[in-house]
Amino acid sequence: MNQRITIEEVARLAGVSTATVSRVLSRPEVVRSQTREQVMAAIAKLDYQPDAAARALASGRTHTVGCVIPTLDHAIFARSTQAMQTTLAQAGYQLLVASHEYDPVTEFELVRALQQRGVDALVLVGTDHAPRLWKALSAWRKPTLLTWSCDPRLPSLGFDNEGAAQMAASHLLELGHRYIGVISGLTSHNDRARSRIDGVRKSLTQAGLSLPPTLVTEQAFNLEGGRLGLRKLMTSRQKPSAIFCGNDLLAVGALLEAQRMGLNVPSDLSICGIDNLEISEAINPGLTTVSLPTQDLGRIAAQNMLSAISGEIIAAKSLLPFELVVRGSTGLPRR
Amino acid sequence: MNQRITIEEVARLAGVSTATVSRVLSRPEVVRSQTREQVMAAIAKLDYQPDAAARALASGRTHTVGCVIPTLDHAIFARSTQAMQTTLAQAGYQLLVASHEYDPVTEFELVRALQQRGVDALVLVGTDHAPRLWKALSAWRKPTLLTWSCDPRLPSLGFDNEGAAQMAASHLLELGHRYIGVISGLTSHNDRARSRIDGVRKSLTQAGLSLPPTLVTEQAFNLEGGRLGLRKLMTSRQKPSAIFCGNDLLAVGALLEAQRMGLNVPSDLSICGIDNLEISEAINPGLTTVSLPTQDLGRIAAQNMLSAISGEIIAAKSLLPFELVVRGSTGLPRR
DNA sequence: TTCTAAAATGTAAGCGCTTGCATATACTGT
DNA sequence: ACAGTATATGCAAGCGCTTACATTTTAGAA
Repeated sequence: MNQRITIEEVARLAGVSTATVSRVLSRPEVVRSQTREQVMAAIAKLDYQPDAAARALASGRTHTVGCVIPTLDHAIFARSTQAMQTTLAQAGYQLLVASHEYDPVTEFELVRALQQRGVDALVLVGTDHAPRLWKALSAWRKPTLLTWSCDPRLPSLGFDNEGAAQMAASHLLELGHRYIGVISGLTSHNDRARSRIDGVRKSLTQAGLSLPPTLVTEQAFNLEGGRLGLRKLMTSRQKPSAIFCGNDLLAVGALLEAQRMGLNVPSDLSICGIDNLEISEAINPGLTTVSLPTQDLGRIAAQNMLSAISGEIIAAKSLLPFELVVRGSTGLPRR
Repeated sequence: MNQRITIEEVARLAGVSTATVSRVLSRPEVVRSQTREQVMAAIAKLDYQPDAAARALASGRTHTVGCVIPTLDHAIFARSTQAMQTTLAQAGYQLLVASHEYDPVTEFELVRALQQRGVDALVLVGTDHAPRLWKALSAWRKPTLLTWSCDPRLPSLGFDNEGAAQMAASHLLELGHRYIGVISGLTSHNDRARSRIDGVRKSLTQAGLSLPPTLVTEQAFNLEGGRLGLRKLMTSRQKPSAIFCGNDLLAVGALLEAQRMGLNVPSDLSICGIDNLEISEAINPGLTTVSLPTQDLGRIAAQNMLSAISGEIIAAKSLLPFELVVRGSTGLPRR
């Protein structure tokens, strides 16, 4: 960096030592107020900006939290990430986001890259990670948090994904549906998707029903996936009267495709999802879904990491609440 | 960082000096292959991870690009940001994303924070920035890029937002619409939104028509904004037969709300937007829109910055192409 | 006023790496 | 075999800051 202003010049102008300037920056309360003001005046006058790399090297702290998510291009991660970002920024921390597009090798590399960058804490999504990633995490001596789902190996802040799916499935069962199809996201490297299928299966079993493989399809996590999934399920011999989707993106895709096929939702087909995105409410009919407080997830994750960085012990596991939001996309099955 | 492995230990194990290890890391081609392999073996054996802060301090380069966007919680920025991220990652660079929620003060602070962190380049969105931000940018000696729209003050990579809006408006005019409403995003601190309104106005003027204030409404950039905007416009004395929306989120919101009001799209009301999101194609009827190559925007922005970092001169201004995508949401006006 | 403890400030040794320059080693042509 | 040159490596001085520890100043008590 070209003739950058250094702490030394500030010290000279303020007539103090560099140590004092440094203290004004990081622990202003230990500096006499008169001195502090001289220093701050010098900082302002020179428009001094401390060099983060030098601070990091000398102090071992970067004031940065790393976050590795499957993808940015998905409303739901965007929302929680946004909340994390905002919360951290308020505390003077910066969020370093990286996404791996559901590829565990990339995920591992990203974690390593963030560790090299010296992030003060790390936030990951889910519990499906490569073994060497778990190893890299446990060798690391800084706060780490799993989000969205929980695992005993690390502090976690998540949802009971299985429970959420059960809640949705029970709703469909209570309406009287007996043939329930499932459009899931891709389950490989995605424990949330698997848990949600498990939840549906559990509910069905409890009701004395089963979930035949022909009524389950795995699709990419986007609208197109929902549309493909719907077409697939509607060609099966025993057509479902209701469909549970692993998330709202899939559900909205399925709903729109059903309408294109001339089906009436919900009288011909009930559809429900999980997430409660903005579109879920706006679409016609409104999508019945399980609402997850993703914004809270992001905010609390950030707060947890800030606490952990300052040495506090954080909860090993905490689950966020969720609730069923019944809208127009689910109804009684045609008899 | 606890007893972290340092370059010194690697050097000792490999039987070379730290300088050689450093060279293996940054310019392997200048090291004899035999030596290089010894060093790499030592690195692998010790699982050595270089300290990014130390590298940054010593070299003045962080291998990080900063990006300041209005919000992450918006499909369209997510997509371009994602593309930047991926492109940079392939080159061993990391993207540091920050969002300011359309607040110019926050934006300024974020830029400063990124500059302190020593990012090697900076990518901003749009041309509406606080004066002191422009100052901070010009005092900075590293590559900077404006995206989405262009400004002579800095290298820019964007769209002709006015032209895109004109393209959409012309389409509506050609269909025979004479009363065209506009649902715009909030225009303060948002040159894109303003340019798009200007584009519509220009088209109307060329056709001998005008855009009365009662047919323009500004709304937040989300589905809800589109819905509110539609309701507002449909209560005006002279109801529009077509509506141009500043982006697809607003357009989808407007479309869904129109349907809720019992209007048939397009026979009662034509709607078109700008962006071409995934939902625009999936919704019924499909949304007529101007498709913007946002993914290309992100990718090319990243490539530009990588070139600029390595000393190449980049184009002062380049515009990305766009095209009208006509779907079912626009049609002839009712006569 | 003098002594003592507490508070404020200064001194200087690193943090882990890069890189210009010096030195050593490996090639080339004769 | 022997310069002479090109290539490979080592040496050591920082990069800009933080922070123990030492020193000085201030405040409080006697």
